[in-house]
Amino acid sequence: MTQRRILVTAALPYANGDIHIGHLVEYIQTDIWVRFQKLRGHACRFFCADDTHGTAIMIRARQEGRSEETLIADVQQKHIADFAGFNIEFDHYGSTNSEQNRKLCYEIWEALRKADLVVEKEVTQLFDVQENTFLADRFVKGTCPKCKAPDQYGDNCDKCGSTYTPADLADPISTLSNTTPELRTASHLFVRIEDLHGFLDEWTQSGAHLQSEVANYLKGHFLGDPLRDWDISRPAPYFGFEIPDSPGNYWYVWFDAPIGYIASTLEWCEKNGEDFDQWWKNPETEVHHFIGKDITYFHTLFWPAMLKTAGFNLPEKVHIHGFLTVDGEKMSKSKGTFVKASTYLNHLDPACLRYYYASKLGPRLDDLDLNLDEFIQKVNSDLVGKVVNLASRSAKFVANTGLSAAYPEDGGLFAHAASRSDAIAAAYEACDYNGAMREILALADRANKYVEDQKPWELRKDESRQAELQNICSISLNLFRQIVIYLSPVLPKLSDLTGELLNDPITNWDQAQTPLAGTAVNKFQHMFKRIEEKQVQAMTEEAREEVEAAESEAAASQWNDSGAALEQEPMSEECTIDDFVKVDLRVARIVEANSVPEADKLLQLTLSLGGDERRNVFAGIKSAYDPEELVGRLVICCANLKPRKMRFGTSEGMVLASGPGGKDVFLLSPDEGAVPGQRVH
RNA sequence: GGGGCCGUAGCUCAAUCGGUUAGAGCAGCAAACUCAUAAUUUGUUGGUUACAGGUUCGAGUCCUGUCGGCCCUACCA
Repeated sequence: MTQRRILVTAALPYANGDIHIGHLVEYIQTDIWVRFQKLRGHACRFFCADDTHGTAIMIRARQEGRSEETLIADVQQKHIADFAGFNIEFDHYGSTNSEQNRKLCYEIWEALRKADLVVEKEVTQLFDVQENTFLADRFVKGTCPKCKAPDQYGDNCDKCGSTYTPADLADPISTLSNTTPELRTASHLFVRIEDLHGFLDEWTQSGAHLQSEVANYLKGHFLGDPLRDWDISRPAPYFGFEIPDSPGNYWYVWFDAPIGYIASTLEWCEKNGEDFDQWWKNPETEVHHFIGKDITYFHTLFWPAMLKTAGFNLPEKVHIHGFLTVDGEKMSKSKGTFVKASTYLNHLDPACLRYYYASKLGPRLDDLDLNLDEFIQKVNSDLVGKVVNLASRSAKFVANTGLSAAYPEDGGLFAHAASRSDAIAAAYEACDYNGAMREILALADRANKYVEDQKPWELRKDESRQAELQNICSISLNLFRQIVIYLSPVLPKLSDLTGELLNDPITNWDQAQTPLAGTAVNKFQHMFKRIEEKQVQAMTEEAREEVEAAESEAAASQWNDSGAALEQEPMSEECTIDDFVKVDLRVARIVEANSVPEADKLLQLTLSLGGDERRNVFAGIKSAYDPEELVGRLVICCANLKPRKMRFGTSEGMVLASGPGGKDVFLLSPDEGAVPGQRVH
């Protein structure tokens, strides 16, 4: 087999949050593929980096009162630790905020300029004056201009479905600062990607660069029409790289992020004395990207266009996978299925998740479901029950004698498993890990049946048949080793332990072709721990608690409340303490609540102030509360208000509430422990 | 609103170009065995291929529609 030079990347995780089990689908998938290629003897290198630029990082750094650089350095350390914990082995893990990346961005940028693909256009956007930043649509909320529904996002209305721009909103509010943004115009730089339309038609539709469903998606959705110019710059302030020939403008994060793949390679080359051009400017080198389906667009249109223009290698293949669901649903914070990598590692062996994902992953972009019951059952049954069982049921019988001097007659079992090598390798190569796992587990089934038929436990009792026993165990252990070799891209730790047990490290795929004979066998010790249901429960429990803790922390830090309410209803004149004590506020219990049919806004409430003291009160809260939900609750009322005759009866007080009206009426409640009749001081 | 992908056994998935009686694994049920981490082995139940039409000698597969799920997008595409 000729040695291939293969450069592999996984998507760059954003430096704004922790790695969770959803991210890990991709990194595990990629790591398995890389380990497989290395095991096959190819020159394969795996590069990744943190994606560090953009508005979100800038805002978060501000909120946390530190520099972007400190923030992203912290997050990068966490990411690296999480990946290491899952045995995900990068050849280099960089950052998009590096000098190498800046340099490469400029190189590609110059190429785009040279090809005359860059144009300048005016873009008008809302601007948050307090936060000093332009606002993407999703950072603006306001009242729908058509149906007047409040609290709608900047691009469309949930209620009536109409679309508009954020500037059309009746009263736009920045979700960052809760202030009213203003309209500002800035000039942006665009890449005229339509010039490369012909190239993209060909690249996406021909060959095996993309999965067929992806090629269809692009053809139907983008390539049928002229491609729109790509807005590639953001005006200051923006955390990123300033565009050298356009001061005050920064490259949009999606420009410099994929270039991070190249920059990470360059950093590695500089560290290891490798020739960069061999990796990115040599058509013999295969570049493989692994990404999730959400970022298809960037990687299959703009990215090849950028690479093509700048003269870098085009991707040999973009491997696109689906999303993770847990127990059939999106990861849920409240159900504890939003599990961070570090939380998982507190309770479970990374190998379990690696194996489970492998057994589920196919070459297509279907979503992958982590069914927690199946996870426990499948990992235990396959890995402990079938695979490791082969070693644990035979190793101790040959611990003293070692393996038979010559590999014994096994009825063709080893040869059969050896002959499956190509099929299993083809499945790995095609990212059909699910198929590979099935194929491998079928070998384990055969091997277990062999042991069962040979009944070593009977031979053990017969002094005269010890040689036979040694042969059977030699066969069983060799079949086990063969299976572990095939599994080693998925289970590197098991692979290492097997190498130790049999005194022969697993380093190459083709070791599965030759059985070991006449070698010593070490004392068997557990290679894999069975998953206990309670470990999984403890993990989801911890995930739930983390989310709660994070939420209360977030709530506490979000005290940058808007001044809108105060503006709406300005402060009254000063009053004295004597004025204040004139108003007798009391805790009261609503003992009865009725709708007043003739009134649009009123509910009739009967309040108890304790004992026999009752008040009949009409409250203008009909639009916000149902009578049934009010009965029994405590409220605050003004108890010495002069009774007022109304059309429906006499109102003998007033319940206290805030809010502008309509749905937004909020009754005041005392804290736990207050009892009706108590005065509010 | 526009578009994409998907729907096969309780669960997770196969099924070549449209080709015979739709297959596996796990779970379930029954049994055997006891070396092994309550592991293993044998047997077995289970499907109107979401639904309704159509094309065809023949449809899980192709076409149309309906329902359901997931996702992308709506001038940052």
